[in-house]
Amino acid sequence: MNLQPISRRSVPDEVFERLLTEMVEGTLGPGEALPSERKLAEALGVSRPAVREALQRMAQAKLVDVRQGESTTVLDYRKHAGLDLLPRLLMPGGQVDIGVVRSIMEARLHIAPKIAELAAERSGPRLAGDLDAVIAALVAADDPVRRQHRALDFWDVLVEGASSIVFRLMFNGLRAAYLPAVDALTTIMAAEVDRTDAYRALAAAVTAGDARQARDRAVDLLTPATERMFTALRHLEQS
Amino acid sequence: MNLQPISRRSVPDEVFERLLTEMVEGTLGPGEALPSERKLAEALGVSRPAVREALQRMAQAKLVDVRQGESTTVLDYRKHAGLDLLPRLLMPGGQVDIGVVRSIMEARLHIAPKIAELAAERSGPRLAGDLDAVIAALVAADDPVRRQHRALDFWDVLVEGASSIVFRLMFNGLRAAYLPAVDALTTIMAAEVDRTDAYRALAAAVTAGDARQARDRAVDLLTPATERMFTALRHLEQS
DNA sequence: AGAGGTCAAGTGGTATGACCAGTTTCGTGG
DNA sequence: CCACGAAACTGGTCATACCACTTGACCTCT
Repeated sequence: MNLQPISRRSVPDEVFERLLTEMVEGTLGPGEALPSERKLAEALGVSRPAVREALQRMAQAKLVDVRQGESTTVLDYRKHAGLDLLPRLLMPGGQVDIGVVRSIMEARLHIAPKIAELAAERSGPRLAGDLDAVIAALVAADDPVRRQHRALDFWDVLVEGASSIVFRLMFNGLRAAYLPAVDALTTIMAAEVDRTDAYRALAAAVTAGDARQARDRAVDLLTPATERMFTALRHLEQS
Repeated sequence: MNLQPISRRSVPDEVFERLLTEMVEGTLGPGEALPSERKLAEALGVSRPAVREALQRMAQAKLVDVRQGESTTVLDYRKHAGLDLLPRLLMPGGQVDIGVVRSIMEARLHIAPKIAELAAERSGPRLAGDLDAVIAALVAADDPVRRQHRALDFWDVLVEGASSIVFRLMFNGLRAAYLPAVDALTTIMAAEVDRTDAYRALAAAVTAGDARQARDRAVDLLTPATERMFTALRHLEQS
């Protein structure tokens, strides 16, 4: 006996998902006008407050533009939406999107070393305790999935040490996108999270306050799995 | 006659803002339990659907955790929220937050060159027309505020050319945070958007497909205003 | 005393229907 | 022909009732 990931999606969730799916698939194009709340409610067999809640959430995510008096129109999510849309794009229906994975990996490889650098500059030795603890948890984790979560905790400490609200929020968004896909990517990412020595080396550089070394060691830590992921994606694309 | 900055904020907007303000100010700490929807509605003098809509939007932004049967609890926005929170943090009540500005500028300086690099690699000459058009609009703009908007359009083209959904969504989020503050930052940013030659040089490198040169010229374009902003912020901090 | 079940109270989830407030449309009267 | 305004949309708000879930107190049986 193991899991109950539940799934009790609420009615507004369902409506939100349904509309978003049509937008991502192109059935609903940018500029297109949505049916009125009343018509949508009737068509979907739900109450008006339910579709309203979904539409308001879509408006907050910059997916639609809703103005009183006029009809609600679809926006181009690629032009306006924020990182919070990423999880929905990464796994549209259980299957991971190759282009999105590549994009995440390359963004990660570019941003994470900067975070390590900033953490070394601005916090350095203050992070020693937290880093030790999180690395201990990492080596203690017995299966690759858990190790991935502990690795995320490791980066969480560095992000905190970087003292940059923007990188913090970016990290939150990327992590939220990544978490649902952990299982699907675990095979390849094992090549990274198993390198506990690389984590220790990076932590040492950060704790010592050596920004340049921290950056280099972060690159060293992230590169192998990133490269492996890229080649795997290339193979997938050809088939 | 010029303005109608509107302000017709809806009731749920008002509730959302109110709760968020208390969270950012610390009146509402992480882990704390919110009053029930009914009590909140009565206390704020609005209907329950209104507070409900606000709470659902806060839940989507990872600001609160709402579970049926239990009371809604406040999350640590620094740990969970995404980039979409940035605009609210940047200008809490009309005044820009210094730390947030610095964070945005340093993130920009780190990410934008990578975008230029990717655009050069992946799109190169295909961007020639769009870049010419947007630079023409930039030099034609007569006041600094308009020039800032045209500069954002310039980067929009590069981001599109970078063909990376993650950088695209990041850019959208940063732009959304930046836009409300354009007026406040226009004096310093003029040092950047007035350098039309630097834009042209960057565009030429990108169009030529020279990734390294594109990166360097992006750094060259962004650095002066960034440095100026940093020193200005330091002075502000001391007073 | 402890383990198990039951039930009441409180929470969020959903639905209905009414009315308010803007926009657009189109017919009517100038 | 034009200007005006009523009507018919649209989303915005509210009140109310009921459903679904969680918790915890209480009660029962062992």
